[in-house]
Amino acid sequence: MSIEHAILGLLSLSPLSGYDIKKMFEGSAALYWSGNNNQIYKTLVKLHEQDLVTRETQIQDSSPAKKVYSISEKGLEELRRWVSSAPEVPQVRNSFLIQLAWADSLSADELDNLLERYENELRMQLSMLDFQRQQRNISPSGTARDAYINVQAARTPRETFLWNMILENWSSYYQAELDWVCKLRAEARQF
Amino acid sequence: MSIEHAILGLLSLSPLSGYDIKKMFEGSAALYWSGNNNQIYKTLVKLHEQDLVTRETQIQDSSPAKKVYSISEKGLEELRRWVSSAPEVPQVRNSFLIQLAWADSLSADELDNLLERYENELRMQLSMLDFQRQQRNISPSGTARDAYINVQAARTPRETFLWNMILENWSSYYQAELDWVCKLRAEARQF
DNA sequence: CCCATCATGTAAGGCGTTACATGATTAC
DNA sequence: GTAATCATGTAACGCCTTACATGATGGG
Repeated sequence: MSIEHAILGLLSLSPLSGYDIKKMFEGSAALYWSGNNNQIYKTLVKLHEQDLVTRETQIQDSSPAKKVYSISEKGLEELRRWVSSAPEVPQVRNSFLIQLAWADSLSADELDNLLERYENELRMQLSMLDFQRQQRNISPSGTARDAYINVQAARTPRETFLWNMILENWSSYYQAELDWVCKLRAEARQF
Repeated sequence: MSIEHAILGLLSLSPLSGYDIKKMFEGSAALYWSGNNNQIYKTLVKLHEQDLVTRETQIQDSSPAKKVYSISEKGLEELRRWVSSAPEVPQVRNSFLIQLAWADSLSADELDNLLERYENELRMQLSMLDFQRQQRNISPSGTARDAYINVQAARTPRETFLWNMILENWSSYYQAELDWVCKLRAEARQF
């Protein structure tokens, strides 16, 4: 559930600053938090207090000083513990389905318009996901920023496999949703 | 997004008390809020203040008095407006995928065990959903409590169709997730 | 000159959950 | 007598978001 473990996971690949982590959250659909400062910086302070991470301040010329966090041995243990803890079922919040439940008050044209807009939204999400996916497979690996995002940065063949399956899970979800709405649209014309 | 519109939708079918609404939230996966008192009673007060609903206190013998809310003309307008407003893409919060991203630290057996537990969770969700589905199609319609939940309470053929498509959306999601994890489990054994 | 990027943080507020509080009736 | 159901509400807290605040550098 918690953002702590997501951050510990990122830090298990390489040391990162709060700013780095923020960028990663923003760029990844799987890390579903919005990449807001408040939670990230507070969580880092909390993790540091619990000795799950270590902190080092790096002074740079020509850009502001940054605090670089690394995962500690204790942090790695906590991450391992969490990874094998009981999985939860996904929480899906699909407000569109609630909209649709009361959509019988719309005319045929209005309903089709609503379905079309949902279809377009889904297509946009899918193409964004494909774009991210390509970037990950092409871009030269290495920098801290790419850590989570780049499949080629995986440390073992099994990790590559797992990361690809995660990406597949996302795109197949959007694809299934798209198929569903297309079918719905086609059949709704009969009424 | 908001719980206000979900409640307005329920009230568009029939007048309901806060308690009725609470039960409906608890029994429905589509209404993804947890059916907690705090939000429901506060939202009803808010809706009443905005004249989107009317309130009537019914004194009953052999059970406590209840406040029955009905949707107003203004409420119906607001519901119609919201129903045709821009749809949002679903928000999926799948913490299991984040767990899996760092699961390469587990042994083959531990990983398989984790996947198995996720598979079992999904199977349980699916059978709960099927159970609800059967109840809806069999149970005699009519009472306020069944309003949202009972497909047979739909007012038009098109509404029946929409409600069935909503149910199909949910079960096909869990089914796809189950297929995915089975495939993952089979292929993970190669490592 | 203005805007984007790098970099860290705070403030305010809404959303959502669990737990608490009360009190009557009905079923086992 | 103990638990569940009906029925309404409050308190405390955590999660999460938007917006605000600061300040340097580099590009168009």
